[in-house]
Amino acid sequence: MANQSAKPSLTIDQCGATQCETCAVHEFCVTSGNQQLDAVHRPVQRLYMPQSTAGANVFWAGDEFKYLYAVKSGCIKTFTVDPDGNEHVRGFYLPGDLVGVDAIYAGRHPSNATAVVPSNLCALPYNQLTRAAGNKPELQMRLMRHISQDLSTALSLGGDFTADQRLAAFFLHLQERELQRRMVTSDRIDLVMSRRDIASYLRLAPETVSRIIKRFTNAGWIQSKPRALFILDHTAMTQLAEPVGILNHPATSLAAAA
Amino acid sequence: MANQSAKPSLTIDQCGATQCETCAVHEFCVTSGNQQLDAVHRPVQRLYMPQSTAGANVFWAGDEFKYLYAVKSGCIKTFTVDPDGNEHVRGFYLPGDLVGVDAIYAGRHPSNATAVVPSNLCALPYNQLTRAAGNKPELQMRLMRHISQDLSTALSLGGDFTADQRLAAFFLHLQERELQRRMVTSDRIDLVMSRRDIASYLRLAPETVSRIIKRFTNAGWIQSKPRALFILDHTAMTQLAEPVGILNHPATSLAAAA
DNA sequence: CGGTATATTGAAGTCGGTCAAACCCGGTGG
DNA sequence: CCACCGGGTTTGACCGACTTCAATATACCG
Repeated sequence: MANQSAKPSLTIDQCGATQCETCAVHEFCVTSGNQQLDAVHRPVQRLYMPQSTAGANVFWAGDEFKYLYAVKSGCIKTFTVDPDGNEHVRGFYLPGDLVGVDAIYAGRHPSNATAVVPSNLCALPYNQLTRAAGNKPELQMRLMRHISQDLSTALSLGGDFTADQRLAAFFLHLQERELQRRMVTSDRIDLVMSRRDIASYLRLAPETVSRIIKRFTNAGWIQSKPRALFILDHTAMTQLAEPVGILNHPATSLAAAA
Repeated sequence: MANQSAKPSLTIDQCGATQCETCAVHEFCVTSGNQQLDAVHRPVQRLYMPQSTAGANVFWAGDEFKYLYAVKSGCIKTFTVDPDGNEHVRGFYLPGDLVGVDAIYAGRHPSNATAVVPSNLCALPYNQLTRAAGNKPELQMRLMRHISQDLSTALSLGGDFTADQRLAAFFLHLQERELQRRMVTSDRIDLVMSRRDIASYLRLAPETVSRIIKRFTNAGWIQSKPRALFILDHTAMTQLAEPVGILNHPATSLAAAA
């Protein structure tokens, strides 16, 4: 299923210092932030990865851990392939996200990472990153928060919830992340990843995802377009997703009464 | 189910500087390590928590995030309670582990934490920890690794595997963690947590856990004692757990041929 | 010893998976 | 321009892993 030789892997080049200032996710990158710490001095060397085609590989499971990858555009998925050849999607990474943090522990990447759609990445040398973090509490804080956020997400979606709950939570979580990045609110969610990948991520069959989307649509909660999705009844969706505990704005919080 | 007033919460006192040197998990604590960095200077104030009774609470979901808690002895479980009152166990923390890292992101604890058995903890003020980490690459590295390990575990066990695979992986992962702490190998696994908690953690019904344990026993792979478990056929168990990808020593790696 | 919580065992039910066929849709080439 | 592909997606019928419910057995603790 995951044929290594079939997919092109990405090359890494040192990136001109000017690139960061014009980066679309500059404000949200681990290495920068509001304080523009990096405008005067840039301790972290950024390695630019040329726009990847969909399906291009970032790293393989087992690869030595050297870089964290900041997503500038597109979408990266990480996944494992078990001995039976089944693919298990472990995460989707969107602009502003950091790919590869689960490799810090073992020093090797536990999963593969490939581009879901054409994407742009920055490779951040981990040793430089940690060294720089020593001087810059802001950077350290951001790094920690990124990892912690990944953990929160994994723990939430990894829980024992119904297929409906997980899918609703997934959609709203996507929306929420998009909303944090672009400061504008929208009911449109871009679904760049395939149904199969979504299904795998939520440990469902693709057929189940289809059926649930249909049910949500019939209920008037969402509207489904080829590679997008519109939230029509935000309240209903949020109430469904609430138990998963992945959302920051738990809607009309009923639990507030407690 | 989770009645706050029923459970005693824990008090925190500043701990004498001498306590750490005699701590059973000193070598494995985030704040220390082989290099005995802290022997001369101890920038992180440790707050000692008196031995907790089983069921005692460490923090509640929604609490402000101030401390990370290093487990000295016993076992801590973290869990959420959804609107329907269902408990979802999100993690078990054993001596040497760090409780509360999933709170870094939001600044509030997303889950509750209570002692499964009488336990000893150190409360580590997070702001002091990060400040200290700035000067001490070793500390920073350990902190990162701890969080990354949590993430790896969550992603692995959160995947789409059969009940048998997850349970086998859970047992072997427990054994492996115990093995890393005490440097001695043993086929005995202490199961301090209840079947219900194990089931919840693995998103199974307690009955299913019972049945699988029986099946493993009948197959001659394990032997089950009241609060312990013996691995009889390590190879069989490892092969079963392998796809989960949580184990560091993937046994007689068949995949190595690839 | 009771008395209660936990763990096991059995029977019946269900959510989601599997299998197979139809559909859709962008791409290719005649 | 349209026929033809080939993938992803959808839909339906059936199936099975795990759950639920209920009863029994065992461990725990004063």
